[in-house]
Parts: sequence; C-alpha cells; structure tokens
Amino acid sequence: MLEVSVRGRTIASVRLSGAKLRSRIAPSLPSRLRRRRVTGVRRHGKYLLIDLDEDLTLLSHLGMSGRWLFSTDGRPAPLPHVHVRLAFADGSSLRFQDPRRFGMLRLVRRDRLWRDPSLAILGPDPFASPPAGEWLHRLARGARVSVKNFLLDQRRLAGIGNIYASEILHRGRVDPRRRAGALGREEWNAVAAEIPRVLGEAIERMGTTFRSYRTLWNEPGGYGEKLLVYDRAGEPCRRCGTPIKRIVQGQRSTYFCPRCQGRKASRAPARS
DNA sequence: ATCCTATCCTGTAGGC
DNA sequence: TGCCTACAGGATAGGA
Repeated sequence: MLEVSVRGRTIASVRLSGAKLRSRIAPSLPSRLRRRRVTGVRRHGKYLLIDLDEDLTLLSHLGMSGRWLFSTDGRPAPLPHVHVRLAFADGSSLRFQDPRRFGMLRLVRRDRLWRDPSLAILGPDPFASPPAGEWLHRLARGARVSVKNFLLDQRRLAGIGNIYASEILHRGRVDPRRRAGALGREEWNAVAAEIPRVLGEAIERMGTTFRSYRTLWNEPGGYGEKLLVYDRAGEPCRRCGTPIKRIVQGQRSTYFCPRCQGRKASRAPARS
C-alpha cells in the first residue's frame, strides 16, 4: 500500500521534530533525503524499507505506537507527535507519527543494509521463505523458552508480534505455555502452516486495531474481527465455547483457550 | 549460550 | 469531575 502511494515520487523537503525516538534521528536526514526519488518499498519482518535512488534505503520500524500517514493534501491537519514529514514534489506527503517514540527511522546505504545491526540479527521473513514445520522443530530443539516467547523472538523468525503469536498458537492448537523444545513434529507442522496464514490475512486486512493503530490513511485495520483469542479474556472460545484465558508471559499478555489448547489438546473438531 | 527482567515513552480506560 | 493505577502493537541492554 505504501509502495503504491509513494513509488516514483521525489522528496522535496523534510522536516524533523527533533525528538528522540528509540534512537536519535540523524540531523543530516533532511539534506540526505532531499531530491531523492522513491524507487520501491520492501518489508522484512516488522521493518519497512523504503528504497531511494542514489543507493539509499530509509529503514523504519513502528514500534508500539508508530504509524506512517500518507496524504495527497498539501496542507494536512497538523497532528501531535509527528517526528518526520516527507513532502513530495507533487504536494503529497508522508508523515511518521509516534506518540510513545519506540519506533525507529534510519537512513542506510543500500550496500550495507543487511549489516545494519537491527536487520543483521533478524531471522527469515515468513513470506520470503515460508517456514517448514521440520525447520521450526529443528530450530527449537533444546529450547526451554515457552513456545509463545519463542515465536516472538525476531532472531529466529522475523515478523510475529504479540497479537499474532496468540492467534497462531490458537489456530495451531498449541498451549502457549509449553516449552518450545517440547513440541513434536505434528505440532510444529500445525504452527508452521498458521504463520503465513494469519500474518497474510492480517496484512490483507491492513492490520489489527484494538486500540489506536491506524493504516496509512488513518483508518482502523480490519483484522480485529478475525481475532479468535486476542483481547477476548472471559469471552467464549469461538470453537468450543470455553472462556478464553489471559496470562502474562515475559511481561506481555497471552490469550488462549484452555480447552482447545490444553496440554494434550485433541486435534479433533470440537463444539461442546 | 540462553533466558529473563527492566527500561524507554505517552495515552487511555476504569475504579473509586 | 479528578486522581490514581494498570496496561498497551516492541526491541534490547545487562544480569543470572
């Protein structure tokens, strides 16, 4: 979506707020971006890569509350917490808004892109190389972390966040509390199959808005209505009717159905 | 090596 | 109404 909006446009001017995000934005950013043309947009895991001519790539991460907002209006309504505004030559603009400032934005030379410390540690993106159950099974061998936290670790597989970890494990019918190293081949097969399914559908629907997330056009994402467990504590499981449980793992919420995802949950269909 | 905790921030919802 | 606490999409430094 971002690519459709900005590819081919030339950056005419750049404004910085001066505020510090996760790390500080280099003050040289505006001068380095000016007159650059957007040649393409890519993604790896949760990182967005905006390719520019002259062999530069603008690397960004939304963190918890970041968003890119595109506007064709030359004078869009001013917003708080806009840290970068790229004004294009045709009058349209792209703004990076991030109230909590956990996001990041960095300009990198393309020939050094994958040596950037943030990207260098990432595992494969599940769309570039769909994970096989066997591969995950091997990767998890000996791991004592919970499978939920295992899925969140971007160094193994990049792109699964807190919402989708719960959704993936629910659909794969795996108890999030199990140690990653304890899952069998069949269980990893089930999880592996759900990863691109869940992420793919979430992307198609432009993400999940359960609080404040907004799309490029400042609209809520449409995956919220597809959530089976996330943010549904106490509500009936859509599959078996059992109340959904919320637990905390690594200081983050996990939601699951204690019946469908019991320690030895049946893989058979249910509906009590 | 692996795992876990605390920390960086602001906004908002809910209890009293 | 106002005050207070808890919690929120994430990554990562540093300690056990």
